[in-house]
Amino acid sequence: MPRINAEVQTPGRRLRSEGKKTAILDAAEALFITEGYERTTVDAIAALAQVSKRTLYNHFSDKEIIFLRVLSRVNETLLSTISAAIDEELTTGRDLREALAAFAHRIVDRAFGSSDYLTFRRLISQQQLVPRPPGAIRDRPLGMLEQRFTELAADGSIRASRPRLAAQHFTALTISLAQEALLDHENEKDTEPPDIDAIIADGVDAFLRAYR
Amino acid sequence: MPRINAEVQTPGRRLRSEGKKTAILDAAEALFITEGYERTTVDAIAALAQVSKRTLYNHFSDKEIIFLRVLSRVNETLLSTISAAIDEELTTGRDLREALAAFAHRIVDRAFGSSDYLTFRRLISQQQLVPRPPGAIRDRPLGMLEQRFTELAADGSIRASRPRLAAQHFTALTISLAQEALLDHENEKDTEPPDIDAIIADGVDAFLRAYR
DNA sequence: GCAAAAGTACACCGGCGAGTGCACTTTTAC
DNA sequence: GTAAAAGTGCACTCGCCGGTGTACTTTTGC
Repeated sequence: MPRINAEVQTPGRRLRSEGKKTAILDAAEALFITEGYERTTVDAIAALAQVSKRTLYNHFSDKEIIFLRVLSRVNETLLSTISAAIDEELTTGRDLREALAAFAHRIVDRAFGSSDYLTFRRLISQQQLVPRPPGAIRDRPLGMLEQRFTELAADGSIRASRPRLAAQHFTALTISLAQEALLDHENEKDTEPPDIDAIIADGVDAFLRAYR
Repeated sequence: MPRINAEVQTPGRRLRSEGKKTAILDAAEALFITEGYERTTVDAIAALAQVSKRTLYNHFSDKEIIFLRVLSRVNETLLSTISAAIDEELTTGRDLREALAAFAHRIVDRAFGSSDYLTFRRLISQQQLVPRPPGAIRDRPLGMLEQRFTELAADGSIRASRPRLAAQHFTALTISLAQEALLDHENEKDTEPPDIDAIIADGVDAFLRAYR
């Protein structure tokens, strides 16, 4: 009789190996985000992943590859976070102000502390020489939001002759400002934490004044 | 008969030394901005400044000190840039839309390519451990803009019960978006350069819809 | 002119970190 | 049980870079 959930107790060669691999990427991601690329040593990654340095090098040819893999992973989760938030928060038939605020809040929450957008930006702007991750990364999330805004404009919820612009302005007024505030607070711990709800509410407010 | 402009031809000990010092800081600034702190070697700074490494170390105790000095210099020029732009562009009795656009444009121009705001942000976000430059840096520019917006609100040019918020929103809609576009373009050279005028015009447009 | 200040050239040290080689143990598959 | 796959521990190389020591030349003040 086959064991249920066999891969948890005895992962199998493949799964076990894959587990180490993601452990390494997890560790690397955490360190890259907090320390930056240069300050992160391969030994530190291995130690945090609870893996020998040699194993690490059996999985990844060099440090740079690890960085790129982390980058694309973060990018993927970012995309799905945004996609889900759009689908689940920006539903029609809901109070628009409320929906927009909930959407922005969700992005900010998910995108900070764990990984995602801001950290992603921080990471790529650190690296100048390294082979860039395949382009159009920054473009995609905006495109998804643009699509939804087009629908909102069509049913008269907002007035936006250029939905892409509206999406950009919305993001700038809410998500970007909130993230900026969080980042500032992180840089100077002594100040009290920013009121994300207020920032977003104000941003949505201004957006709605401009776009309907 | 005393020589005119003596400090140019024969700088004098003090001035000559000071000249080398700023040459070093200039070189360091350029390299820190393009390469980041870690990737910038002290030898490279000395070479670019056309100064021997030993001279460099006669002026600055270590690399970190150089970084901090660069930071405070950049911060100073940033502040004066903004202050001047406010005074000279955001004058009363000028078409508001035009004034706002000119102001934003000036900041974006000055703040990119040479040094200033964006690069400053990039620099501090690279460094985590290094002793932070004295706080309230990010705060100041906003404060100056807030003050002007208070005046604009007082004379009825804009409707803003909270001028600081208006200043933040204005910045987000114009300057931040423009800088973001420039940064993106730098990261991916293949795309065509962003139309800064258009971005700013659209931002001012949205701002005015929301704030008057 | 001359002494001192400023700058230079260059060799050098010490540490650190990326990546490797290798002999060894553990785990998995059958 | 056994062989191979996966992982480990550790010592090692090698290049890079921050920082120093020193003997030397250039510039400046007077």
